[in-house]
Amino acid sequence: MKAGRENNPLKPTVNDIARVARVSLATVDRVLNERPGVRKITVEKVNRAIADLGYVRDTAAANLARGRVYRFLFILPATNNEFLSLIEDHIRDLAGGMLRERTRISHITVPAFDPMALAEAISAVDVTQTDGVAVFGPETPSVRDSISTLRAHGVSVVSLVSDIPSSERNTYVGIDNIAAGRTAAQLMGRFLAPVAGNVLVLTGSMLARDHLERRLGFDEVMARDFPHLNVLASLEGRDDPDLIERLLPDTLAHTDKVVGIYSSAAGNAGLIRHLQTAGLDRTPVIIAHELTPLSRAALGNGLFDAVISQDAGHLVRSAVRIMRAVIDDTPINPAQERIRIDIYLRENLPP
Amino acid sequence: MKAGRENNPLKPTVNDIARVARVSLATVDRVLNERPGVRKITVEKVNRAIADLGYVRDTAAANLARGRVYRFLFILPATNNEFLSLIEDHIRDLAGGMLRERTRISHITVPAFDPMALAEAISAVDVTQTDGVAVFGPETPSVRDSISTLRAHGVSVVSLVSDIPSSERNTYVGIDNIAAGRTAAQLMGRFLAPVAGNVLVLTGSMLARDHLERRLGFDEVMARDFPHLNVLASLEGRDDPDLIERLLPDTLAHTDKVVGIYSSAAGNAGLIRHLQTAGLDRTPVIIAHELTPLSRAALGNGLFDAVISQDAGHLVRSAVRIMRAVIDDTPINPAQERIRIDIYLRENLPP
DNA sequence: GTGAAAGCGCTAACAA
DNA sequence: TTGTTAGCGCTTTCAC
Repeated sequence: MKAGRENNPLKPTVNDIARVARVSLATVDRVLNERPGVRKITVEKVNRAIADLGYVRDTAAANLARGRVYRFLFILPATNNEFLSLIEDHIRDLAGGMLRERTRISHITVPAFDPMALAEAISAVDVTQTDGVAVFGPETPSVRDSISTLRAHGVSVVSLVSDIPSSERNTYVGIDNIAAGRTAAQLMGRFLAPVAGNVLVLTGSMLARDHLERRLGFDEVMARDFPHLNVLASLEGRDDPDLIERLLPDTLAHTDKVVGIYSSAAGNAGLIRHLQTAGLDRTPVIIAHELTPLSRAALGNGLFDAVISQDAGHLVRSAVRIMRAVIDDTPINPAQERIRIDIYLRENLPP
Repeated sequence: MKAGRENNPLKPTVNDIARVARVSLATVDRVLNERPGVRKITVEKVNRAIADLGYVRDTAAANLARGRVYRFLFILPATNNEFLSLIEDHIRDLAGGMLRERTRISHITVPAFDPMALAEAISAVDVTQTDGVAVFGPETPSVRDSISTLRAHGVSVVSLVSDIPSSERNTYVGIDNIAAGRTAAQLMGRFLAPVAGNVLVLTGSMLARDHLERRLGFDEVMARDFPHLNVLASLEGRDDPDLIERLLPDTLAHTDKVVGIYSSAAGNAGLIRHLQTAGLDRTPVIIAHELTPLSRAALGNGLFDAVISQDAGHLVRSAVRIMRAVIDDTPINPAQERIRIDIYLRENLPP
């Protein structure tokens, strides 16, 4: 394409600052990076020049000079479900493209809902070879402590999908799960319209903060806005499709008038398989989580009425951007990093 | 934060290629940039080295050396509505941050729904000072032609919010508006549940492709899935709150049993003002477009039942990323650039 | 046709 | 405490 070289009012560079402040490049660099060993008076001189010239640092040039390489690690639960596969796919995809931006991304998995295994994995991270870690897992004291250690060694940490607010993680990357549960409840109530009856909630594990939060939000709105609907105790599926498929028949057999099902965690495959083989007398309104090939198909053929989702690609990209920003001590754009609570109906499925 | 300098299997550079191919840096550069004046046999030698080493070019370094500056222009309709304000805000925000990435972003406005004015504005673009243009406006032959001229001069062009597929624009950045209309219809139908009656559609202009597409999708799903609801002819509000407020009373007075309103374009302020002052005997289900302070409030107090939206920040960022990718002839990530059809209910409003 | 060398904006040894 | 200098990966004169 076209040319487009510099021409306009030139952007000031470190050289300009050095000239104006009557110091050397090295000193400018020290001030810019807040390195010690510069007299206060000199710092002020330089800062004044920076302000006067309206200098903005060229990060690309800085990174080039530094020879900086970012090394990030994702630690994910080893569950056999589509959402995790999606996340792993996106990590692999992004890893390929980010190489050209001097960023190496890898991931490991640890047994799901196993705080000790997770804590050990976090503790086992080689802090000399890792700049940032993204953790998707339960919130327990051991996990919290291992995160503290990581942070103490200068590794940036983000919690992914399920927050660990009690820890010293730098940020949480994921949706507001209470709001997600509330959203599910609102859809459930409105779609059910005047119908009354029981609503079954499938959850993953009581250990998972995201699952608990969804349930919390769901119950709250159901109780407030739709008192004619009765929400049953949760069925814990541990995000495992096979387990869910085994548990469901019994539960459904012992409950009458199930007019709605809120599948609030992963493992939709089990729910779908059960519904397709067993069949129910009358199809309940079903709201599920996470847009995956299976839930997509279920939405398409009318088995699911709505899917609440979070964009796996966005999660991964956001985690990486944030880990980088933390390390570089560079500002982040909150609007860009906010993970939205996506609602998918049959008609707004992405191509 | 921590160190993190290079250490692992080094990424090959132009120097490595030069060494392996036994040529000079300049020759490697000529081949890399497909510049003429290199013997075929030499080109092959270099390309083999590139392939053997698995070389990937460091764009940041390349741009630094080139002194490249990207200059982008947004051309927007001059309408007095919140959605446009949002877009302008995001352009300003992004412009600030992108300066450090050698990217200058500006924007101008032209009279809305005025194809000639738009075509003139596009033709008036200084192609020697502009690398990319994002156009938000109607699709007409004159607009199409002016876009062709721009492209012929090596300027990359994206259509924004409303596509101009007949033109030679490089890409469209925005939602699938047919799908958006279908989504609105599905929500309308399900929220109205067993109720029958008339549904009023507020649109912007017959000139606007996005508005036409939304109407198309809406009608299709309403007719197919909710035949007990009768969709009325569109009311053209030209995205102008004041005009909408003036037109509404008459229309509503002459139609009975309006059980739903689909506000498919911009200018919600007018609709809201009318409803709040006039008040209706029974509140219809209202589905509107674009999440803005006003529609947000309307969702919060129950006036609106759902809002279909597209993220203005995402639109702007995506347009810029794509214009850059086109100029650099660099790949884009379709998943990241896809603008989602967001559905907002009272419960999933962003903070 | 090809190469040597300077330089983009910034950082980091090493000297002074 | 401050400055000199080389160099990151790539492009670009200007010679040969």
